[in-house]
Amino acid sequence: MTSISSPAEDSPLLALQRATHATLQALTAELVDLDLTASEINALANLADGKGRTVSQLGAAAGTRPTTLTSVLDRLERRGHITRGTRAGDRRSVLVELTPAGRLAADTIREALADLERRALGGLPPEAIAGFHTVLDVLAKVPS
Amino acid sequence: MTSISSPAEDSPLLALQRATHATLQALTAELVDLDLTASEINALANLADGKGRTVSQLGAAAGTRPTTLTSVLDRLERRGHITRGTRAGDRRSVLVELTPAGRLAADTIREALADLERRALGGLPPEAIAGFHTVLDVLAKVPS
DNA sequence: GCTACGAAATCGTATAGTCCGATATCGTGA
DNA sequence: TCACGATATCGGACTATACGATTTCGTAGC
Repeated sequence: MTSISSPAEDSPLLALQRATHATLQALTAELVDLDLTASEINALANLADGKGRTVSQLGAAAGTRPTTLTSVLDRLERRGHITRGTRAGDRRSVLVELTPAGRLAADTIREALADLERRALGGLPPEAIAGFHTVLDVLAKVPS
Repeated sequence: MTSISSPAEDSPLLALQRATHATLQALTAELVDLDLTASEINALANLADGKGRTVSQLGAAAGTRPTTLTSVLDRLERRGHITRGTRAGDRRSVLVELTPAGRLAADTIREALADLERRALGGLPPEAIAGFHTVLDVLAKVPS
């Protein structure tokens, strides 16, 4: 089985991108009431545990550079979802935290996420899910 | 145990986005000589089997709308990587095909993809990979 | 204490990605 | 022939992304 040139679509990494796109669209569609972009949703989801994070930490979690986050955080701040404070002990760092309104939105997002996960992955065998996690963890660490 | 608010990062879908981002960056970094963006790489990779595709088909494979692809294909055409022809039997459709130069680039991309996959996934148990595939296929089909 | 160096975030700027609505072209069935 | 749906592009608007430069700050050396 020479694999290449068959259905053209055997590459796991291409499948990865398709899956990401599909789930992202489903999520934003479901959360259309919040009027947030995918990046904003991602940022809020990563803050949903209530712990503050610096811009760099958020960038690492979301996979974007701090430069990119600046404008995203600008909008989230303007709309009252987050605050930017100074971190005790290092006044260079900016501590991004949820406002009460932001926490509400973040909770909605986490719920929609959990919901989508249940619907999509609910019927799958646990071994598959476990393998999925294993591979994702490895992929997230590929050196660039 | 209300689960919510724990390490913030248990969500498979957030992990999915991180993995996508990391692999995408690794890939574009490795292919920097080709001077292509992520979208262009994606389009070429999906054409690498040599079969022509319509814009709609490409969009479905790459997870983008036809509108989005227009400008991507514009650049690829201007740079001699693809041609846009009419499809026999339906002159509304545009048949996107690789030029010889585009085929070369596409082959390079497929190689880099396979390489990255080997390096990242080589040491993992086959069951994990299988589970990964299973879950990806399901996720790619979530209704939006 | 002062100074030099490195780190964190932002700003300015440029380019690409993305999509919505509108339009042009074409196939198809009545 | 004509109305309707499908296919792709265009126009315009906004977001995403990043590189380089800048500002502000912490820290190690002296």
